[in-house]
Amino acid sequence: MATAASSPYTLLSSSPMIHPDSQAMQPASPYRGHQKLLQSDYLQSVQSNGHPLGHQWASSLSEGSPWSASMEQQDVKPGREDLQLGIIHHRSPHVAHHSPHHNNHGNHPGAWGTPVSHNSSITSGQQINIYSQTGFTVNGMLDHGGLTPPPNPQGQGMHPGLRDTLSPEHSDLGGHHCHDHSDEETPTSDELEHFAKQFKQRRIKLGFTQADVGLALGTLYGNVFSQTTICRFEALQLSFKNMCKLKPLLNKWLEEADSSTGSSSSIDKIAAQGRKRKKRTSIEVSVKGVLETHFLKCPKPSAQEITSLADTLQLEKEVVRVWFCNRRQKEKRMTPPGEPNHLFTHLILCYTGCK
DNA sequence: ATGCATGAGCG
DNA sequence: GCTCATGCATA
Repeated sequence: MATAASSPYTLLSSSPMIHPDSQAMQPASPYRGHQKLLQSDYLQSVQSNGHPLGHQWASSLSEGSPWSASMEQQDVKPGREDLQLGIIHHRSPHVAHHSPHHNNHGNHPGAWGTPVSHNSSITSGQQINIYSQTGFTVNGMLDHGGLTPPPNPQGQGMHPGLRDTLSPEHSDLGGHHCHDHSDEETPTSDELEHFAKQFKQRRIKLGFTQADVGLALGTLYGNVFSQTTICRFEALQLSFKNMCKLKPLLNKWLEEADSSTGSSSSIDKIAAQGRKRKKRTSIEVSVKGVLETHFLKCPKPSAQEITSLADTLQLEKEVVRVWFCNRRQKEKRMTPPGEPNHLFTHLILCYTGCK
């Protein structure tokens, strides 16, 4: 009985027991325009979402954020990032001649098409691989006490198969890209896509699970990631910026895993944190439908609207609020859930009359 | 694989 | 209260 009284959740916000390093690091770089936004990308991104649900309310909406078509809305937040990110975009992003797109929601200015053009001062003065010294890293990744990852069949050099290089500004568009794993430059969406694909492939080949990778990253770089994050990376379900941030780390991991196949050391597991978490609310399909409908009309309802909506749907206001937040966030992901369909269906109904 | 949730940082 | 990164819990 002496348990949670008023606040069942968030009892202890204990700090993660990971390294003193921060757990979040972001390149304080306002990545803006995309190097290449070709229609192919665009078409590929836009699609009717692939919700397994019979309902297709969601499909009408462009869940697929055309990240290839500029999805810049992120601003620089020099605050949480203190880690090392090799992402230095020293080249000016240029948005292709393609029109920045007509995004669906004409109402919010901060949507995908807002080229934020502030110069970023590269604040990260640290290097990415401070620990990447072999010998140190090795023990950080292999944790297969029972199964021995099969030696990789092919000793391929896994560079991101940057095959696009269409960026006019790129200097490496001759055919040879000299950067193998030095992901210091902002990768193009194509590169990311390719990398993610390769990464997954190799990861599986090496016998690691997404969770393994997440833990290994923690040991290697001090930043633990969950299976979820790795999964989303592979599925391109993270924001472009986030993808850029993780890519170097995963690339490092790949290299390490690749070179040290066989040797296995145990890695410590991260202890579960004691934070109480609210039980996941399961929203009924029908209710979701209503929410979707509202979302289409107004992605950013006011507090009052949320309240009334919550009231109508008999949901906690907070649940509704979070739902909208997550919905918006989903919109911004690189690849919408359900695979990029090349269906260039509807143009979405944008309705700017939402308050 | 993904839905709902948490929390930092920001305005 | 929002965005954004991230993850627990679950389908």
